[in-house]
Amino acid sequence: MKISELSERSGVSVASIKYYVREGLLPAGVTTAANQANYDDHHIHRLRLIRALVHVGNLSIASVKAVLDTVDSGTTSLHDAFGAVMHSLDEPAPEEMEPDLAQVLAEVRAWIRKRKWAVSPDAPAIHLLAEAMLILRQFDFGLDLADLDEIADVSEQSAEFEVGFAREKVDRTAAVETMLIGTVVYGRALVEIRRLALEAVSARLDTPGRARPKGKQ
Amino acid sequence: MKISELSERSGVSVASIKYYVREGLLPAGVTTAANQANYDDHHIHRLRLIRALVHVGNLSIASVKAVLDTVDSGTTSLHDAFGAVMHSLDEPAPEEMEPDLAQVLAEVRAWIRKRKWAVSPDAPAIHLLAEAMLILRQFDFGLDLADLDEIADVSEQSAEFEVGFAREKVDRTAAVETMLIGTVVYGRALVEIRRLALEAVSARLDTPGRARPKGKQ
DNA sequence: TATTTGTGGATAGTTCCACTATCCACTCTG
DNA sequence: CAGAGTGGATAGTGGAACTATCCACAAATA
Repeated sequence: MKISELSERSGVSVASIKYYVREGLLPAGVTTAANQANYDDHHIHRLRLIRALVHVGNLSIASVKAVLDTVDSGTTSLHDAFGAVMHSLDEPAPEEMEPDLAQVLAEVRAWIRKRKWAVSPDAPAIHLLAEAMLILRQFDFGLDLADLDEIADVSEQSAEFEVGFAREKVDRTAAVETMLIGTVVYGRALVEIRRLALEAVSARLDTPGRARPKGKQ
Repeated sequence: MKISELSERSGVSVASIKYYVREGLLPAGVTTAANQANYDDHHIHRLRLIRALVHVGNLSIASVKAVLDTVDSGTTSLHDAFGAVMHSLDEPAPEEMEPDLAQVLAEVRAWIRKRKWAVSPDAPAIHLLAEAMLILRQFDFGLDLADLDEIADVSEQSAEFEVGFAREKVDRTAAVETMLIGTVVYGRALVEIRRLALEAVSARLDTPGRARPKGKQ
């Protein structure tokens, strides 16, 4: 398949494809002559993945490159690959930090320990969670980490299903890729469902006794 | 308080504060002379909100402006204000769309109807959810909307709590603001918890029988 | 065979965004 | 009264994600 066909079938402009190749996100086609190369379904698949990460996951090109490098490198254990992918999704946290944040960070770490969650100590998610918690406190959300246990239980259950689903895949690359788009795209779907729920509940509480008498269903 | 003090106390540079004022995100101080103005705690609060939306919520300055304009405008019902805020968080969807997406979009709308969720038909979340679902299908996640009902139930419950919490606030601005940072910042916290759960579960499944005696494989 | 169209690779340009820096006439502080 | 700080205006910066142009050449079409 020529580059123009790849462009048409993937919906990505030729210029952008060339750009992705340049940046190392997409492997070059197999060159058959000085100015001729062949692309295949592999490239379409990869382009789909790139677009999903960039446009649904809001990842930067640099992050996508980091993530894809991790996917492609045959890291020893499947879990190491998952972990590496997770960590590539966000920039590592800066060294210096306010004392307030340091305090919340310590609480988050303790909470994770208490839950017996074996996560890498430098997972970006830890810092990002601490930052979010700090802001919530500044805005008087009386919310401590114990309140999150219920949510964590639910997350854990669904994660169990999700990780299991990914591990069923035949080869390691497919498994890691599944985990990746699960994290990013399925995660996005969950966020949007939450927003819809918020709007729906807000509507219901504003017009009481209309759509639903009380309770459920 | 002078602008330099506002800068120090908020951790935002003087230049950035001026920029936010210019862009209409932050009200100007009360001018006491040609080149003198007073700022107060209100400004600190607003700056905190702006930083949270920009750096935790990844909103653009333009989106933040739209959201804050909505917060400040005394829209009639509380729910209308919530809705407007929700819709300001994302750009409206483009007109044209692929047939595949249109199909999924219709399914999503039907699902929302079936759940009796009263959401505005042009809520950006609907489109974003449809886009995410489409990509999940392209990557062979055998996932139809019925599978999401359980998650939607959980979301609904937690939304009930959250909306209730916001509506308890004394004045309308505080209520809308609470809803806003709940959506953005608390939402972010949930995402990070999910990521931690994924990593933890992946670790557990890779070292069976170590942390927990559940013993698969 | 001749001509148009498309190609891969390189390089330069564009647009947008979130700031940042500079300037100025002025005023508050020491 | 000197020097630092101020509000307001305007211009500049650096990064990101493309986009456009150029070239010698190959492929498809006439």
